This record gives sequence, C-alpha cells and structure tokens, in this order.
Amino acid sequence: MAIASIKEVAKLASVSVGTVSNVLNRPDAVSPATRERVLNAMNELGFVRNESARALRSGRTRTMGLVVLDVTNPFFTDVAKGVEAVAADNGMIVTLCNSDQDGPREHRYLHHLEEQRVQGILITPVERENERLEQIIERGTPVVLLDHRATRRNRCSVAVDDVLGGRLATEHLLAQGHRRLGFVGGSWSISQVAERHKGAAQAVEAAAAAFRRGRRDQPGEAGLATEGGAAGSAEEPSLTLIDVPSLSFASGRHAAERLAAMPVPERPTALFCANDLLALGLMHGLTAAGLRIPGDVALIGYDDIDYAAAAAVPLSSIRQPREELGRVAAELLLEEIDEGERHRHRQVLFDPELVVRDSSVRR
Amino acid sequence: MAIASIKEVAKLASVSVGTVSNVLNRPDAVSPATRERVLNAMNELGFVRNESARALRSGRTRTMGLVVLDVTNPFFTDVAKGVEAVAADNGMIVTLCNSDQDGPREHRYLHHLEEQRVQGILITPVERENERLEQIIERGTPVVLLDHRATRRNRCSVAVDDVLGGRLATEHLLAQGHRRLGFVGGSWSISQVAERHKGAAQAVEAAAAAFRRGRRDQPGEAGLATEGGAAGSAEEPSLTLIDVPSLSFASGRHAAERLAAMPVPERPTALFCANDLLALGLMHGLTAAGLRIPGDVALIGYDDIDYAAAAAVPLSSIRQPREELGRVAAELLLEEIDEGERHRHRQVLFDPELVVRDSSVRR
DNA sequence: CAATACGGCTGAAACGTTTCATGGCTGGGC
DNA sequence: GCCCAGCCATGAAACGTTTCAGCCGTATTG
Repeated sequence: MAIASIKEVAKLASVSVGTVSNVLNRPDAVSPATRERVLNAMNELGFVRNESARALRSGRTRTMGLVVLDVTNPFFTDVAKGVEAVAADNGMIVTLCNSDQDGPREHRYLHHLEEQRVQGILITPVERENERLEQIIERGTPVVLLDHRATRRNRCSVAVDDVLGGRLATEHLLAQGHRRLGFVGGSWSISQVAERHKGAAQAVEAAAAAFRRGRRDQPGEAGLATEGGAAGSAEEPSLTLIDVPSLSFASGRHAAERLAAMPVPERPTALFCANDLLALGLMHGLTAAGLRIPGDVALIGYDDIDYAAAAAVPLSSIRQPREELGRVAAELLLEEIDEGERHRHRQVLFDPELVVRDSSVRR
Repeated sequence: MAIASIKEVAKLASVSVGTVSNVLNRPDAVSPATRERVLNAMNELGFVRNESARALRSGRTRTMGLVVLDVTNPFFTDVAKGVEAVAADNGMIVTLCNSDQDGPREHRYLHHLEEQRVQGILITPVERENERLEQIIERGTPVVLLDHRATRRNRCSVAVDDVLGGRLATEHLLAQGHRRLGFVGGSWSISQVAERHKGAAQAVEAAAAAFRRGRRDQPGEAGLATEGGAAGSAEEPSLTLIDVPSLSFASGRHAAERLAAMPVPERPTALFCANDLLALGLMHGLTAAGLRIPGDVALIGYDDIDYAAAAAVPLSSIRQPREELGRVAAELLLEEIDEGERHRHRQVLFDPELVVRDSSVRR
C-alpha cells in the first residue's frame, strides 16, 4: 500500500540511502553502473519521491501560491496561464486559490499557503490593507502584488494603470456626446474598482469644468465642442454610481433590472462597467428589459476578455495585457526568491488600451 | 528569518514539544492554563505550523488534486467551484492543475501531485487510457474521474451522459429541418468529444434510416414529417466531421474561415459544436465572414456557459449541472479516502438538458 | 616512489512534526 | 492512611529525505 521509500530502494540496489539521494539530485556524482542499478530498483518498486520529506529537510518547496479574486473570470484565468508558464519553465508548480472576493476566504488560503511554506505568493488582494499579508512578508515569504499597485515602495507589484483606463473609457463616452454617465462597480475595497472609478471621476470632472467655463464665456450655448445632436449636450456632465455586490455576470443582470426601472430622465445614457463580466450581464439584462444598446444605453467594459467581441452587441472595452501581467509577476517573484535579502522591490505598470466596438458608438 | 518552530514555542512557554503539539491537535487534552501560555508564545513568535513536517510524520496531507482540461473554460471553473466548496467544508485544500489538453503536461502534473502525496485526485483525462494514472491508483491514491465515464467498473466517476447530449442536440437540428449537419470537435482522444459525436451520429443514422424507409414506401416524397420548406428536406440526413485542434474560442474562429470558404451546396446548414467556446468562436468567425446565424448556418453548442445566453445570437446549447458535477465528484473522492480498502466504486451519471435559443431556430 | 588529488561511496545527523509509552500528582473511595 | 483512577505533562522515537564529513582506493604529479 504505502509507496516505497528511498531506504527500500537502497536495500534493493545494495547501496546506501545517500547514494540513492545522489542519483536523484546529482546524477553525475554517481558512476553510471550504480546509477543504473538504482534506477532499476526505483522502477521495480514504483518509487515516488516524497516531497514533504524533501521540503522538510531541504527547507525549500517547489511551489508558488497564486490567489485571485475570481477563477471564473477569464481575465484571471489568462493571468494564471502566464504565471503557470513561467513557473513551469523554472520547475515550479502553482497552487491556484480563489478568494472569491471574500476576505475570510482569502485569509484562510494565505494561512494554508504559509503552512505549506510556498516559496512565494502572487496575490490580487481583496482589501487594500491586509494584516495577514503583512505578517507573511515579515516572516520572510516573498509576495508580489498582482493587478494591484503597491502603495508603499516596500514591495513588488505588477499592475495596469487603472486610473488611466478609467479615464480612457470615460473620455470615450463623453466624446460620443454622453453627459449622464454611470459607473457600475462594487466591492469598493477592491483597488481596481476604486481606481477605475477614480479615473472616470477625473474625466467627468474635467469635462464638467470645461462645460462651466464654456457657459460662463458664451452664455446660451453648449460649452463643449462635440459632434452635433448628442443627447443632453447642453447638460453638465455627471457620473452616477451604481453599486453592485460583485464583479460578476449575475451582478450585472441584477443591476440591469434596477436601471431599467429608473425613470428615463434620470437614467444614465452611458455606462462604464468595472469589468467585462459585469458589462455582459448588464447587456443581457438591459436587452431583456427591452432597452437597446447602444441606442438607449451605451456600454463599455474593462479587461477585453475574448467573449467581449462575441457579445450580442460587440462590447467596447479596455484591454489589458493579461498573460503578460501574469508572466511578469511570476518573473518578479522568482527574482525576489533568488535574490533574497538584497532584492530591490519594483513596481511595474502597464498602460491599458481603449478598444472601441459597437456597444458604445452612436450610429 | 526562518519561521519559529514548535521547539522554540515550547521553550518560551516552558513546556515540552509534545504539549505544544497537543495544543495544536487535541486542545482539550491540555489544561486551560498551559494552553493559554502556549498560545501566547505562538502569537509572540508568529508561529506557523510546518505542513511538510506534519504530513511527513502523520502520513496524510490535507490536499486533493484537481486536473482539468482547460482552466480558461467556464465549464471547468464552475466545476472547480463545486469541488472547492466541498473540500473547504472538509478542511481540505484543492491544488488546481491545468493540463491544457496536453498529454505530457498532464503527466507532469500527476507526477507532482503524487510526489506531494495528495489524498486523492479528481481528473478529466486527456486520453482514455493513461498508464501514469493506472500506476497512481495501483500505489493507493484514490482517483475519481470527472466528466469522464469509467469504462471499467474499477473506479469512481462522475459524468454527464454525453451520448444522450449529442443525440438531443442533433435531433433538435434535424427537427428544425436541417439535413446537411456538421459536427465540430477535436482532440478525438478526449472522451467527451468522442461521445458527443457518437450521439450525433446515432441521431443522424436513425433519421437517415427513417428517410430511406420513407422513400421506399412512398417513392417521390420526402421521408420525414417535418415543417415544410426546410432546406434540403428531400435529402438524406448526413453528418460531416469538422476537425479542430482544441475546444477553444480561437479554434472556432479558424474553423469558421474554412467553413465560410466551402461551396454552399457542400457546406452544412447546421453545426453541432463539441462545446460552447468553440461555438462562440464559430459564431464570431462566421459572422465576420458575412454569414448569418441561424439563417445561413444554425449553431448549437455544449455546456451552456453563462456567456452562451449573452452571445451575439443567443446560443442554443446542452446544459450540464456544472457545480453539482464538481460537488458530487469531491464527495465521492472523500468517501473513497475515508473508506479506504472497503470502498465500492460508483459511477454517477447525470442527464443533460437541451436549451433552445435563437442560434438554432428557423424564424 | 612519495605525496597529493580526486572520484565514488558510506553513515549519521538533522529538518519539524506527531504519537505513544511513561510517570508524577491530585483527589476520591474504602 | 492506602490504593487506584484520571488528568497532564514529558521525552524520545519515527516519518523520508538531504547534506556533509569522512573513508577507501586509484590515478596524477613532481
């Protein structure tokens, strides 16, 4: 029943356990003849190395942990692919954990990863501040923040400029002539949501300021120079917050019901969603409620997942380099693992890109 | 740097290591006073249990492995969610591995899982026969096949009746009056693909037989009673195979180019795709090539992932109980782990369900 | 030919737990 | 006042590796 150990292999091959270990770890420190004998013995017994013992004695595992907000989200699975590729190239394995945007769950997983003595952790944290994570770092496990900017200079992070992304999306909607904008997002503790919203708010505020200036200078005329005929172009740009519990397809559908029930003059004419899943859910829900996209409501998402292009109305979105994000993060982590004490933390920041499709364009 | 061990905790709390271990594992075998002292010492030192040592000594880990064909596929992430939920309820953690439909990769992961001495493995195998898996089972690690029927009675499996699903999808297309059908799938070693195709072939064969019988009985008239006007209803039903390298969005897009380039009289008027990702990719590609769905080509997928309903043309599909599949599989595995030798293998089979949407319905 | 180097192997210690036999102490029953 | 049971705590062995000092014999060098 129990798997054969190095000891039994040694006995069968008539060598010492040290030699068997050498065959495993330094094959060319062993003469070809004995090596052959040992390998045969292993085969015969169906020997499989016990990683627990190896890790215990050597003090190092071959594992890194990856904690994401939602495995169901193609964005994160693509990131995970990038991480996994780099890990595999370096003989490491990835333990993928799904916090599901839930603090306690995240906490449990981090605990488990630390008990496993993983060599390092990649994480998109649920909360900005995280005591558990601090402790883990203090005790010496390297941590790289993923899709989350390190606020302080004291750790590595790989992220995409979410404020910029939010601004790009919002400026695009404004340029289409929309004035009553909505931002759909939730779990405000998630930094991506907060930052994307910040970018949106900045864009709207800038436009509003320009509008007010324009009205002061030339009373009686709309302040912004946009293509004519845009609905409400004589209105001051505004941003309504639409709160949702999570960044999922289902959340989007529910939000759609609330939006559809709003009186038309109050309802935003354009929505910027904190991610594509949400946007697709909204598209589904709004269409079911009889609203046309982009006619009644324009829509733009975030992430540019594959399905965005294949949606009922091809979805405009903000593209992020997903796999590359994962790859770079994993490389950074490996670097930190290697360098140990003398490692200098780095913050890598990618620029997002606006992808315009039908869902946000006036025909 | 190094994390404190049980020994240092013992020293600080002035007790023996045995007592510290008891605090960890049998708290009520320790008097409240000492327990308190030990816990304080742990806190002060930031003690974290070393799972490697625990596993080595106790001979059991708290981990199960889950190997899926594609983490990028929402079907598998939903299954994973189910698995994870059950695991968490039982104090276990799941190591999620992505074989990416690649044999050698799967092989490597299985090896790693065995080295880790996971308590059990859930797997959707790439190949029907798998020597490595046989060995693992022989050496005593419980394995439950997931979304893959155990052919022999000698192991547990949880699956959905893919032959039935294939038949349902195909009968639906036939009922819509289609005669020139296509099956899009690939990696024929994957049992899901083979079985879904088998169901499709059965349905077409039955229809073809009925057609021939009809023509013999009443020469000069179409054999099947369907709604009139269906294209090619005087034709004998047939099934073309369209081979793709993998069940992904990208594969679908490529296949679409090939299909669009076919002369119309040869091109199938209805396609049954081995999964939704493929179907969505096809939808995207066919539409880009100027074909209308379902007008020029009707489409039905498999899995009924969330995005299926939100697609450009809402996608007909075959629904499977995804999370439940994962939950039941995990429960079965836990059962096998518990019962050990005296476990009796079981094969659970769910029935799939036809979901009709616009992509397959003649207007 | 002596001195040295080196390749190839051995044996034992150590990693951090769990587990278990052992034993001291306390208190209750007679 | 003695014995026994029950409660707590102890100390050492064991899990399967890696690692390292040391040994033996042969080859190399001057």
